[in-house]
Amino acid sequence: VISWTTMVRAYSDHGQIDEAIQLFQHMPERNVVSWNAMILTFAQHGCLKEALQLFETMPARDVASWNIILAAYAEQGHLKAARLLFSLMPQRDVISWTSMITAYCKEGCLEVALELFQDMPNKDVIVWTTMIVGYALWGCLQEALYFFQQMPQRDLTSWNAVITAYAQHGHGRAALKMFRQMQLEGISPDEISFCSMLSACSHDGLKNEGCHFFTLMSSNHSLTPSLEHYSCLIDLLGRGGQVDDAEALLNNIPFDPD
RNA sequence: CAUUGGUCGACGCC
Repeated sequence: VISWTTMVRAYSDHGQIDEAIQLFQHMPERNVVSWNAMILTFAQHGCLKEALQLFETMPARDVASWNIILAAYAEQGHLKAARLLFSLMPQRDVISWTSMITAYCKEGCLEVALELFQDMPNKDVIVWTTMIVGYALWGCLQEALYFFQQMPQRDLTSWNAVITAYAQHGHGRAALKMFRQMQLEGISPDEISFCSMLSACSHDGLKNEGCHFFTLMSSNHSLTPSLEHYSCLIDLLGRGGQVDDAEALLNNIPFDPD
């Protein structure tokens, strides 16, 4: 049953929803995980009705089943329905709370998100990061930073979230500071961190720093610059008047540029 | 190591 369920997800991940359905219908036995996988498949392809129908007809539901259907409604902007599911579910775990909070954040209902956050038991690093991102999304950098400072521990994703928040709002210098601080606290940047740093430099016209980061990522962190990194740097160089260098870099991309 | 929650670019157009 595990293999069959894996196959259902594999087809789903490759956009082969019909094959996923066929497989699900023909698998010799199903357990709650298989049902959940199928519900998720429908949800990810925008088939909310089918997802809900499966959810209602499945023989037994666990908290993951509820979470999947809740997130499906939440992500499509059906906040009321999501909230109803949230209140109806027999028990809620951190995932249920976080999905609900994420939904309110994305819709700009920060007060409601905050209320839920305050009521939430057992807050983990993920929901703290969700709050950072949610507030930053609506330009509330101050509050976002407050969550960042208050959270009991920070991981790479939380650091990336604040760095990105600064980068996206044109605070290149602040992003740079965070980037350094992150490493002082023993966390190594990944491709996403560098992406944000390059974009921060790009927005602030920090040409030298941008080149520096681009070099640094392969030389000191064994990371391979992707198309995104190249695009940022090319843009930065081009806008900085170094059109020839930008073009040279473009011609040096070791894979097919878009 | 079967299913559910948090972070990522640029440009152009509207």
